[in-house]
Amino acid sequence: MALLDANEVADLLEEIGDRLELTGESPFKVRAYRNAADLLRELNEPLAELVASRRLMKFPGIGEAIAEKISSLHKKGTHPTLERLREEVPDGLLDVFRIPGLGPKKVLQLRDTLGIEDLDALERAAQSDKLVTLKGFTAKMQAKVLESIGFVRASAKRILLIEADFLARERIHQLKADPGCLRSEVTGETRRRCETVGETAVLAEFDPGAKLPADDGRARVAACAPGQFGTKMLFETGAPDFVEAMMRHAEKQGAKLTPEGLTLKSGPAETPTEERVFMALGVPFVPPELREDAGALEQALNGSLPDLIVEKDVKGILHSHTTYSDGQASLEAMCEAVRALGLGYYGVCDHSQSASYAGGLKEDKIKAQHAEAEKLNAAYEKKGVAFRVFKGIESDIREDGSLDYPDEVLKRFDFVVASVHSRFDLDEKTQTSRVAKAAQNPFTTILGHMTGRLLLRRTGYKLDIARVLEACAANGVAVEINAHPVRLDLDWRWHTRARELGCLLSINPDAHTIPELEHYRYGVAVARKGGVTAKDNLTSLDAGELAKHFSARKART
DNA sequence: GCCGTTTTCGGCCCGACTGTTTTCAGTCG
Repeated sequence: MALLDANEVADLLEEIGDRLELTGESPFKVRAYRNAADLLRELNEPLAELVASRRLMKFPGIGEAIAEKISSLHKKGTHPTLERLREEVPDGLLDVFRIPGLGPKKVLQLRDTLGIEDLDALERAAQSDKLVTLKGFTAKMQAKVLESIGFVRASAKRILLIEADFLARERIHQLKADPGCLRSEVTGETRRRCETVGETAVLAEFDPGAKLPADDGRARVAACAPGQFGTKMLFETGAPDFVEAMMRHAEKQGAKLTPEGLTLKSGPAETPTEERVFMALGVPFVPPELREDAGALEQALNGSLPDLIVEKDVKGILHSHTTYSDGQASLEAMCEAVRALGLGYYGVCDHSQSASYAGGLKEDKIKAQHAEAEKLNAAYEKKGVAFRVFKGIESDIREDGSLDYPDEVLKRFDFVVASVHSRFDLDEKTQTSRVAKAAQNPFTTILGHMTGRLLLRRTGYKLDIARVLEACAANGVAVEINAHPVRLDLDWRWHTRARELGCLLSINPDAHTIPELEHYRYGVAVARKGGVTAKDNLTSLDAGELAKHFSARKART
């Protein structure tokens, strides 16, 4: 058994936590496992070293029991406690637990009274009106459960892009050590940067006669012979509609495009790379992110492919949290981490006062944070460091659409990200008016994670997105592309519409830790899918241009 | 399960919302 890394161990700790909760264990014990899992994910040194040097217990939140479990999970891939819990708590019950509105108590109640241990049983019970017979269940909840089952079922078959990246990287790492493997690259939805991935896949070119690697059950390896890499890459990357369009285009030219190779009228073409396939067919290279359907090929052929944003176009970080609210690193540490990424500014953006669960900022903390920000700016200037801290806030949008502070407090910020964190259950019309009203507020600079979706966990609230985009455009409010891998919200399918309406977008990581700052790259990935160019993105402005943008916005208030 | 001590137990983030709850438990962010 290969040694498990920190992320894999974190997943297993999470699993222990979930299963423990479904045995009715103390919520605090459950939280201890989840906290330990979170901590492992933010580690910035290899887990192997921590285990070897027995330093795990140095971390707050990891005691003797969890340290022992981490060691065992790391070395053996399992632990007796996990094995016992897997016997005790059926997998199906974990699926039931994922239905929004069903917490541990209700899941156990369903099992104990109706014998429900999986989604199928839950669906049957809901369809035959059994849930409403239970204490604490209503017709409304039953309907909501039925509505969610399909979403949870579909989610179970997919993983987040960031997880697929991890699996693919690991597989490629293994393949590099394989002497028969000449080269390997990620393909499929992962290469197209889809926000969730059904199948993680890698293409590997092997020496003829080389022994092919065994399946690891996590990332599929497609093997090809030398010379086929270019065409095989195209077919493995998909999407099917795009590939079909390419085949038809080839046919029109009297050529034949198959996974095994490209044959032109003049004979077989050498296609060692995908670029050569495009070239041989006279098609400008289509970035994988755009290959969702035939439309991208049309754009390529008529020369209208967008000049997609790249990671280097992002010049700084806006919307990210610190220890002033629910972030894990201090303001200064975040600034230094952003500088280390080669970026030019940090727009601190902690939660506002209503977000008490997240330690939202009361006025005294705002003052303290602003004093520290100004001190940092003065110190950077004195040292001749080209770096700037902007004073922002992530203001809750209250139920009536107003922001979370009076105007005289709001005007002290350089910028305001307005986001919904409560009352997800409003009907579409009410929710739309609420969010649109926030967009009309002259203090709002950016509209944060517009739909509130959490990928594979929760659909967004009901919202007329087009109407909200119109409100943003009319008021010069930038629309966030929240780059957190679990959000990626606004969805890339709306980016074109947003740009057509005249909205500026803003790629923001919403980081709560130092490693999460780099999530802005996921924002760039989906922005590319959405056809976004550098000039469409607020954070492509440098610090000076951004300061001007903020001043211009504030002049409206 | 972790932690801190006024140290070996008792608290652990907390406020809002929902429902059938007539005073609170469950869920969520």
